Amino acid sequence: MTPQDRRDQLLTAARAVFAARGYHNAGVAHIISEAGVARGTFYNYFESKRAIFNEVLSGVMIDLVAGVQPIDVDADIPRQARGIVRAIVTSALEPHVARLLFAEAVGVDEEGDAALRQFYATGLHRIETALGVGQGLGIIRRGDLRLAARCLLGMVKENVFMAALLGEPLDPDALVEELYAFMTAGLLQVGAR
Amino acid sequence: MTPQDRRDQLLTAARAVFAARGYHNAGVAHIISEAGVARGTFYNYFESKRAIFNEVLSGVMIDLVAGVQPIDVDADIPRQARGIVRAIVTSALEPHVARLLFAEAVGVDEEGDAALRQFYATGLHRIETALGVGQGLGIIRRGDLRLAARCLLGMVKENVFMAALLGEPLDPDALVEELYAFMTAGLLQVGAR
DNA sequence: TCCGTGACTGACACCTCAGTCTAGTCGAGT
DNA sequence: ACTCGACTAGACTGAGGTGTCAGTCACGGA
Repeated sequence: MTPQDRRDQLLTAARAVFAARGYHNAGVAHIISEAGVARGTFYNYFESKRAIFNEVLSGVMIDLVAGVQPIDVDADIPRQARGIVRAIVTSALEPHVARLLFAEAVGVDEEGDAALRQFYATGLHRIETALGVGQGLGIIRRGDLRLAARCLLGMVKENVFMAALLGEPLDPDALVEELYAFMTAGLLQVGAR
Repeated sequence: MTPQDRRDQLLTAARAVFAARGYHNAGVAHIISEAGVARGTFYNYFESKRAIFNEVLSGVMIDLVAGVQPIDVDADIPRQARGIVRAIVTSALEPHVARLLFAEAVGVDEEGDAALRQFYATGLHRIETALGVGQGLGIIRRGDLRLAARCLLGMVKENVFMAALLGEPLDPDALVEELYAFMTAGLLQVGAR
């Protein structure tokens, strides 16, 4: 087994353990037992528990962002929007992701919080930019884009988070449809405003 | 100082400490130092660190739910909806609440998770019921109410959470307006579906 | 066959922290 | 002056967990 394989093996084990138990309730003991490796070996590959958690987390973040492609304004925009939402939803539904990112990552330490802020900042900035483009094209209504971007993110996060918390399955297609309906029509139909 | 006052004093201190440091990084030492009370006194009033955390948390939950009134279908519904949203937003913006409820409360232990599930379940059920009533009246479009309720909750949570994470101020009125616009019009205006 | 090398092992030193416990202080009531 | 109960200060215990280090072991080359 090459050193790289070992690293990957430990990272995989750690991801599973952190997702199942959370950062604080997971010990190095759990990780090495999951990986079938001795304590010393762990510290040959990672400086500390926090170090491996950081790597796990950035891996999760990369996976999550991977599905988000910039929008091509000349192609079918609604279709692309659906595609992006579906990509985010499906990768966030990966059993590890939701809990790690939405709950465990917060407040581990200052450095971790900074990484988290960075992650959300870039993600939200992308959404905001996409909305801005849409506004320029006249297909997105006027309004505070920063807030709107957070609303969008929140709708996705909450549904994924609830599914994770309740341990119940979530149909990505149904969620995508609901989100899409929300985006196109809102909820209220008459007497509004 | 009456026993009740002491309890309240400890609860207040604990709320501040847990909100500032998170559950795992807060120690009983922090709480008693914040309250200006000796260690033994703490254990005269609370069985354990977890016990006081549970009380803090349920207090937060109660505060949050307090502003949510059932909707009177004969009165101005949009106005009531705004009122409810504003109530939730403002109490969630209380510095303690966001972090405690959205991050720290998850995964402390099984019992805590159960309480959290219960809390979200009742909250979401209320929203869902309200939406169902609206659907009956024909002012809420058709769709999966369960998902829609979570979307609404998520929009609020995400904005409050981000404001807390970034430490930036959040104008409740602006958020209420944005949410309301979202509910009435969505985001996309043309070429949808 | 015998090293040299480096990955791997696991016992353990060490720390943190929740919760217990004791000795002593303080003030109010009698 | 005495009692009594709440409070303080802080030492202590034990559980639980991180990170270390001296030593084992497998393997490839001389």
